[in-house]
Amino acid sequence: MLMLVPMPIQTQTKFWLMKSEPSVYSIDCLRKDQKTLWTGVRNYQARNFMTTDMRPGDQVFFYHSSAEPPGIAGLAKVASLAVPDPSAFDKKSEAFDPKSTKEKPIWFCVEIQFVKRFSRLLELSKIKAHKSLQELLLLRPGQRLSIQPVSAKDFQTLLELSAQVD
DNA sequence: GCCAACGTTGGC
DNA sequence: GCCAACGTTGGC
Repeated sequence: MLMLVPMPIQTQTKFWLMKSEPSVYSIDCLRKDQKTLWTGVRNYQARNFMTTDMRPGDQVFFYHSSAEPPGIAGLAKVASLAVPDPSAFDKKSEAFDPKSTKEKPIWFCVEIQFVKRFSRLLELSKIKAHKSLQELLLLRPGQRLSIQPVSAKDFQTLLELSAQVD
């Protein structure tokens, strides 16, 4: 029997984890700004997630890396499609890249909108201790990607964990 | 500060 | 296209 299944048209919200060092830009900075361009990503895989996979409305865990302790600090959402990263054009920026021009940009960024700050950090140690999260990219040894996809199931599990500490 | 695990660079 | 050297990330 031939089944005619309509092609899904980008209706599915996706889930992500985005790392930031709180000493540079924390969840509190995002709460104050409400929206920010996620500039400075200089890794092709992370860039490709932003340019090809992220859509407005996608949900984002805001992760504090190189922090004491590290962990998920809150929730954000994707607010725009990827646009050329202005910091790549800025000679005074640490993220300046002369190879990226306004005519032919190499680096892109999406806009991120604040959703909520967890009243308590969901610590990495808590995440590690959870048996059903062992597939999470964040827990893979040597996984340094600053933008990571999260499965719907893991997203739900992490939300529940955060509610427990909240 | 250490260091494992990566990604990038550049000589060949 | 290989691969050694180097730089970066990020938990510990």
